[in-house]
Amino acid sequence: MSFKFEQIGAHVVRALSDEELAAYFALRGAGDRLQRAVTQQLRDYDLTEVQFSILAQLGSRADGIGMSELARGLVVTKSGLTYQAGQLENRGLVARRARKDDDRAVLLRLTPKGKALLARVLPAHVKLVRELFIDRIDPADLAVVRDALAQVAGD
Amino acid sequence: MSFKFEQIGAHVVRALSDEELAAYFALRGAGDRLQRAVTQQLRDYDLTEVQFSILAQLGSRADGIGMSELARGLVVTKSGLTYQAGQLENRGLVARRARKDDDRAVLLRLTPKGKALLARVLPAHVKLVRELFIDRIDPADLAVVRDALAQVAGD
DNA sequence: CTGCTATCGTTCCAATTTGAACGAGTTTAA
DNA sequence: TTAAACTCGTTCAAATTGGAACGATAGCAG
Repeated sequence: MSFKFEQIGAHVVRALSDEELAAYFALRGAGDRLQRAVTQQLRDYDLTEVQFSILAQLGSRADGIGMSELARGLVVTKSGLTYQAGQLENRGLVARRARKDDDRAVLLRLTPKGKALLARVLPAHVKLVRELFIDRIDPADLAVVRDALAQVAGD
Repeated sequence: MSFKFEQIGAHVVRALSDEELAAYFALRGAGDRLQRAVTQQLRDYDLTEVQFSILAQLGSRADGIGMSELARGLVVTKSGLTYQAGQLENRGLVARRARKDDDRAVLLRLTPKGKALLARVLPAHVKLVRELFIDRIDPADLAVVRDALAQVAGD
């Protein structure tokens, strides 16, 4: 267990202990690992991760989602979303529709074709998440992991 | 607690329970959160996350690292690394050197200037990781989280 | 109503990323 | 030794991304 100190300017920063460092690396590692696997799997469906995330979000909101709200939810800029929404629209997977109460806003929603594709992809995705994530964690520990990570994810 | 089943082709995939889903979202959320914060902080040093990762890796290996090995470790393609190594080289932060035993290989390593920059960035990075990750987890749970995520990250 | 400010989604451009193809050097096995 | 297969890092073109600027609309305060 190391407790190195690093003097920089007026600040003293306690270095991460071995366990803390290991936890940090594990988090990054787990994220990378999962992302790599998901990315590769999605290739079978000609989808990028961003595109899949868009479809998945839309899948749980039949009434559609505005571009800005969607961009905030996913980790993408608005312009990036505009681009990807265009890609998906060209493939007939999503559609833009105007909004009654706000003339600036655009609601993005799944087309039937988009729904169909999502219905095919989702099971494979769930299976992968199980194999790589859920099944590797002792069920007794899952709640602890969930709560801990939720703390990190939360505000 | 939901236990939906989805029939797709010949496969039956058990849907994720609420807790499993929450754990999955928490993992993604935590990763995104951390990445966003780190990216923003690194902007103060004119570094992208990839560039910082390169410097950090090189920091722990004074003898240098080959491009392919480095690309594998980080989650980047070889061509992406070639580009970023070029950027860092232009700024005098890293240097390429030939390798004795293999004429194809190139060893990337930190210059003194690169070491100096890393020494300035690292404490701030550690501080951020503490605030956003370590300090948000009950110390008693840290080992559980570490082990669980290590299982996910591992082969 | 009338500015003033905030938000919407898009466009444009520059930076980055990827994947395929490549020349060069290395390793393997006959 | 030699041919085939593999690995090295780079180059190139195409796809994607982020950020600033923009026109248009909403919301708010006076």
